[in-house]
Amino acid sequence: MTFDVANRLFFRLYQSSNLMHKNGTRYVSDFGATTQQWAVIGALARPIAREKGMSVKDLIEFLLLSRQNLSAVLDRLEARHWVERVKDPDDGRTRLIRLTPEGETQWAAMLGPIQSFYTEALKGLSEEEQVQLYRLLDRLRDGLERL
Amino acid sequence: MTFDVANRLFFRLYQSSNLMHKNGTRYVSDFGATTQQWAVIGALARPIAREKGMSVKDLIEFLLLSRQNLSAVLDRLEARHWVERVKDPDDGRTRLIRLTPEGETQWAAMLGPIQSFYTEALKGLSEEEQVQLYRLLDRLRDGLERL
DNA sequence: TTGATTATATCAAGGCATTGGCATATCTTG
DNA sequence: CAAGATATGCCAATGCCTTGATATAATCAA
Repeated sequence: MTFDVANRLFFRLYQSSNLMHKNGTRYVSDFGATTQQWAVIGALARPIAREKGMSVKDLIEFLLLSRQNLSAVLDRLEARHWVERVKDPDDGRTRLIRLTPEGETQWAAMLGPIQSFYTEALKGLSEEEQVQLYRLLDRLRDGLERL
Repeated sequence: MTFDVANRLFFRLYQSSNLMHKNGTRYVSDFGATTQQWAVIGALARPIAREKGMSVKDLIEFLLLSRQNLSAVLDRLEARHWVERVKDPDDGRTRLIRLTPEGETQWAAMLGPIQSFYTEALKGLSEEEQVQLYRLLDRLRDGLERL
């Protein structure tokens, strides 16, 4: 492992992440949303999650953030009636987080700007390079998770 | 551009960045530091910056964050006497940010844990893949910057 | 049933990140 | 010299992120 290479790698990650949040949030600011909320809603909008919803625990493991942090994001989304917390009939301890009809509508409307963001941001990378990048990020995430 | 590929890419970026900050900060927590402070100090510790220091403007452009945010990070570092703000003799408006001797000492001591963090986190990636990854991140950052 | 575990919620403190606006000092330009 | 641009600092509001501690309810196991 070369220090310099690793240093550049994590520094680029730092820069890219900051820019993703800053500019990504601009793309969905008409909805009063942020990139983090977009990540949560995106998770809940997946076919698998849309049926039953996702427990807080599942969301935490999926998004890789703390319970207290997710809770705050969910509070803001709940206040806007985009998501709801319902009791899991199979386990009284669990709360299932689900998109409300309003949330589904907002998500559908956000897909346009999100698509634009993706297209603009990835202009410099071919489809093949994009796949390469997300696979490398997959392995980086796995490495970081094991720490 | 495939929506799904882009979506995975940015989601991995989000996850990796969160993990980098969470676990990276653990590696330097003995010093009471964070990954962001480590980024700032790392920038100031470069040979180019060590001579004259860096202006706030330069640091902002290098780290890609807002003036107000950087200012707060610098305030915390200054309070611990790791950095100092000195007037630029060539331009009275400019403040040059420099590592203090104390800051240099701390940085030197942090290099061990940082090296460990890099090694552990990048275990799953070959040197070649690490280079590939940081180059792709370079292009991603450039794309994000132009938005 | 009692006791331990699990899932969630809440409170608190601290740090990082953004935007927007206002103020001050300095340099540059006309 | 006056006007405009530049560099920085400060205030405020908002949201995201962490750790740590405490509390409550429900499930599971001895």
